[in-house]
Amino acid sequence: MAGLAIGDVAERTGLAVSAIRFYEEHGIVRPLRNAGGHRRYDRADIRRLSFVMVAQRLGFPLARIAALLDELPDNRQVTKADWTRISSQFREEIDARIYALEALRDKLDGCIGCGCLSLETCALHNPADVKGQQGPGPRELLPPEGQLPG
Amino acid sequence: MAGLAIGDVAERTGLAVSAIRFYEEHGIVRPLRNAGGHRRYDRADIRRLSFVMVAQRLGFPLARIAALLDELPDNRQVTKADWTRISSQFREEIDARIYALEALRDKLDGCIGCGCLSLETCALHNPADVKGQQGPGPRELLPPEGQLPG
DNA sequence: GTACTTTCTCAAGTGCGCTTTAGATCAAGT
DNA sequence: ACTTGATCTAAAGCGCACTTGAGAAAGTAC
Repeated sequence: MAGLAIGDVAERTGLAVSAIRFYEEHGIVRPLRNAGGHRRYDRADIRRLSFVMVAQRLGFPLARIAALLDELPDNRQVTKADWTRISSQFREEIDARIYALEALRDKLDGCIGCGCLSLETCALHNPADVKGQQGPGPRELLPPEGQLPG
Repeated sequence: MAGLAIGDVAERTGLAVSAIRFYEEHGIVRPLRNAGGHRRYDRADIRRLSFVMVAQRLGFPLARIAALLDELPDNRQVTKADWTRISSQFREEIDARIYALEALRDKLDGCIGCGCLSLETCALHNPADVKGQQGPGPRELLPPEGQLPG
């Protein structure tokens, strides 16, 4: 038989079969079908699914992930350079998150020193006290989650 | 009038009125009622809501946040030491996330060098290729999201 | 060829975190 | 007093990321 069955892919990736079908609905993979109508996957599909798993841990919404994957050539014969390109976007995203968390930690350090979380002047919740400038929730310490720079 | 109306709290915190009521259903705040049945909030409630906003940005699920807040004395007259205690739990959580992201970044650096995201031997998606050990998705690089240490 | 497992499709359900809608009541300004 | 705006409750809806269920067809092992 040519290609892997969905169960094999599930086993290799650790995803549930239902999740893999769900991802297909969202254009993340486009497996071929065999004579009986069963999906057949190749190695490129496993790569795409692995990519999804990594990206999701970074907090990217599925739609964004699908968009990133759409930038890949033809779904088949993706080059090393293609992956490298989107990998480095990941790198930037991770750096941004680390930076944001460090900023949050620094503010929190000040707060721990002064019991500050209980004061309205605290830098940690103060941004929110400047009157819901841009919708619910403070927005400056962590990025809007899932927006890739560029 | 004694206490703030829900709209005032919304304005001061940046939360939607509906969100504040929703949080009440989940035991995060327990405002008093005036003669006409309208909610009346005090400063302690604003602190609790600010806490929720900070904690949510850290990815804590609401249920966990509510549990943390339940550890506070009586909802009224919370001491500086109380906030300090849970603030330092935050600090630990943030440190853990930074550490996890740095580990992820290091692995990704290797991957960018070798176009590795496209190889099944890649450290980044390999954990998933060790056969769905513990449910869907790789679990080692980032913490299970929202579990406080201790 | 029979039994068992896997896969198929399609629809509906789940959990989280809220928002929206509807109709009624309360509060505040003039 | 009257009007306008805020708040009330209860129920339903939403977006995301899936899972579950039902019934049928396909694959595989003996």
